[in-house]
Amino acid sequence: MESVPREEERGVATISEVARHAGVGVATVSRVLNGSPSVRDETRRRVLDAIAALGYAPNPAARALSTGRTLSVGVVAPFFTRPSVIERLRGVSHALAGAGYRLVLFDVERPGQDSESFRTLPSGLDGLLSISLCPPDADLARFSAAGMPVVLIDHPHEHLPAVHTDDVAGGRLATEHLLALGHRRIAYIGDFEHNYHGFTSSAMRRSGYEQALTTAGLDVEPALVRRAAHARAPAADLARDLLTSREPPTAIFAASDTQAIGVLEAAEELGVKVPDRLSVVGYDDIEVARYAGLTTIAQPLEESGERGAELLLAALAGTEAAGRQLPVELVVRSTTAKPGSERGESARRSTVRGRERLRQARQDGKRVRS
Amino acid sequence: MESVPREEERGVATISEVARHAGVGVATVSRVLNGSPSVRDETRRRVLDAIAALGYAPNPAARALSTGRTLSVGVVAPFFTRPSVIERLRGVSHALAGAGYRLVLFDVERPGQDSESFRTLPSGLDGLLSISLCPPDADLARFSAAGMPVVLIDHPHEHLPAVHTDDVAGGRLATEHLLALGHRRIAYIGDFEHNYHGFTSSAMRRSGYEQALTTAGLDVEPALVRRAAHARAPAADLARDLLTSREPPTAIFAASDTQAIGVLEAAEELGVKVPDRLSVVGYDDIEVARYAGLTTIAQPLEESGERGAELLLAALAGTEAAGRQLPVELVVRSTTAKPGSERGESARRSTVRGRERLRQARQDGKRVRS
DNA sequence: TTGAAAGCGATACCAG
DNA sequence: CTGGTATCGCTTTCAA
Repeated sequence: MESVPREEERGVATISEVARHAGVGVATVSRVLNGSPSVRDETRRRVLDAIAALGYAPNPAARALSTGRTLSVGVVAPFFTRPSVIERLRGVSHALAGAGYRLVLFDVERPGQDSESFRTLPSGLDGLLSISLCPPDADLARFSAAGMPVVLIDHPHEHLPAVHTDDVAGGRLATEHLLALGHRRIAYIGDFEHNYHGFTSSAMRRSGYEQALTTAGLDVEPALVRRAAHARAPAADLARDLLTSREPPTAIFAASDTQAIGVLEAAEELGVKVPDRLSVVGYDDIEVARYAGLTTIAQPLEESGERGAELLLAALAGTEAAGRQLPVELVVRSTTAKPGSERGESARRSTVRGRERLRQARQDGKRVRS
Repeated sequence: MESVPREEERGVATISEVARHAGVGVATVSRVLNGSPSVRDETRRRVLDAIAALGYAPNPAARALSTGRTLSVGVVAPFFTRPSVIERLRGVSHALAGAGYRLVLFDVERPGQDSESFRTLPSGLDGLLSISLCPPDADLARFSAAGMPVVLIDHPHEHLPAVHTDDVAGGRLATEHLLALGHRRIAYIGDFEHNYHGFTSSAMRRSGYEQALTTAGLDVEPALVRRAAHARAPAADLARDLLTSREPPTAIFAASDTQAIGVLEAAEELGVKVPDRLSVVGYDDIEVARYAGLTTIAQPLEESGERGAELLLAALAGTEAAGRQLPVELVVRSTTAKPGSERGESARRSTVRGRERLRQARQDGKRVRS
């Protein structure tokens, strides 16, 4: 007597059990599974019934081993340092799920950790999506050798398809807005620019800031250009220092909303009214920005994720698609105004100003495309 | 002449190529790979050299097929509707990465979508972590049949290991704080309580609210208990309605910070000063709460993710661990005060009040454990 | 239209 | 300590 495994015994059904149950060969089951047209309708029905009866689901590992495709893509993200990354991730998740791909999340906490991460990353993934940072060249070479496409989101690249925005233009836009309001002493607060693997956006934004100043015939004052870690407190410290200096700026452009919020905190602490005595522009338009009524530079975050995923999907399908640039736009809320403006009598009364801010925040500010 | 594949030809090296290169059998390479002690040192060295020379990395699919373990766990999360989920995810990611497991992210946008999601989910995963929601019983049965452990985060469960907090206690804590300040007309604004697969926290928090009122000898006034979708605007609408009613509440307990922010917006819009004329308590202590100076109920979000992952890891290792409860605590910031309090002269001056709020926010409020 | 059988790349048992 | 080899579950020729 041969041992005929009963269905209940096994944790999960396999293709051969389905085949036996349906009275066909495994190849036929496979054909049904993969939607091959060359299966007689009645046979297909029998197979489908067996699948349903056994609650069968194909084993992805076996399938991957056989086809060489895992149907999953890796997403590398500096997940927890930037709120904007979450928005992008959402777009990625949408697009990937829609195409039947799994999303394997790799988070990179410390910059530098990425080199490790990228090293152990590749195997078992059909492709790679990197958010806001770029793998080291050596790893890129390995991915390419392994035939694994890589797409960059929020990071331009010479050779790789990428979805990005023009950070220089964004920096210019922010600064020009302040210049147009009449500001002349405009400070910049951004990230440290060294050592961050691929985190170049802050430097780009600063470059736009400098371009705008120069174009306006102003000098870039080194004393007004400050850098700190990408967080609220360090930015607040820099702002405090700037605001208590002999010749304080009338406006501050922060390279991120997170840092801009730090600036607002410092200003409020020092009793420097915003926007009456100080104008502040941020960058990213994350959720707090809306709440704080922060004038900022917005970009389509979620869309960047979707587009990036689509680019990768295209590469996976053999349809090489070129990278693309997404627009940035200025969102004017209530942290910017003419220098020294008092905004009439209402400026003193908090609730009124608060209400006004809220109204502006609600209608999401005036938007100006780059 | 036999075809000897050259290394450059193949995208990635396989174990047999490593074996050939090192002049050993594949079994030996496998032993080295898996740290078996029974390999002569010199042999191990040769294998390691070959691995390095070929840039070899084991194929996860093949390994999974052979061992039956994929070394990856699925994480189901209502990713984008709750900022708190991100914090939890961070903890999960930490713990998982530390243990060498991959994180496969499944996001559930609409409740109801989860039933679909869970259906196609199981295969290819060693275990499942479900954040803030619970798979339907039918799916749970399938997972169990497939031998796939499931751990719940932010959701209590009779049979499954789970990491959760006492939402009832949290609701009580919030309400007792308001009662202690002297409030008697305390409204509640929470989520809709139907249809949300497993999203029961809002109902629990309401229950705590009602308990506290009853204990204090007060009636639960149906007119003061409101529900809406979990977002700012709907909560603001409810608040507006409450505040313009004939007998407006002096305090509002919102079942989430997101909704509490909506309440604050409505109040500011109507010129109802917080906390002078209205006290507001939120729930979750997400980032905006700190920024808004919102009094709220906090819980260790990131830790919940870590603990959940650890629980799953333990189950995967065969060490069944029991679920555990994490504490909630009241964080008093500046949106709560005695009813009708004017807080002396400073109450009128916005910057001073703003500064005070900020200081409180910075020192992160007074914390009271449940 | 269908079935048999050869891989895919690892693990692990069984000899030696 | 080491080398064959069967095996995992599926896809994909190749014949029938």
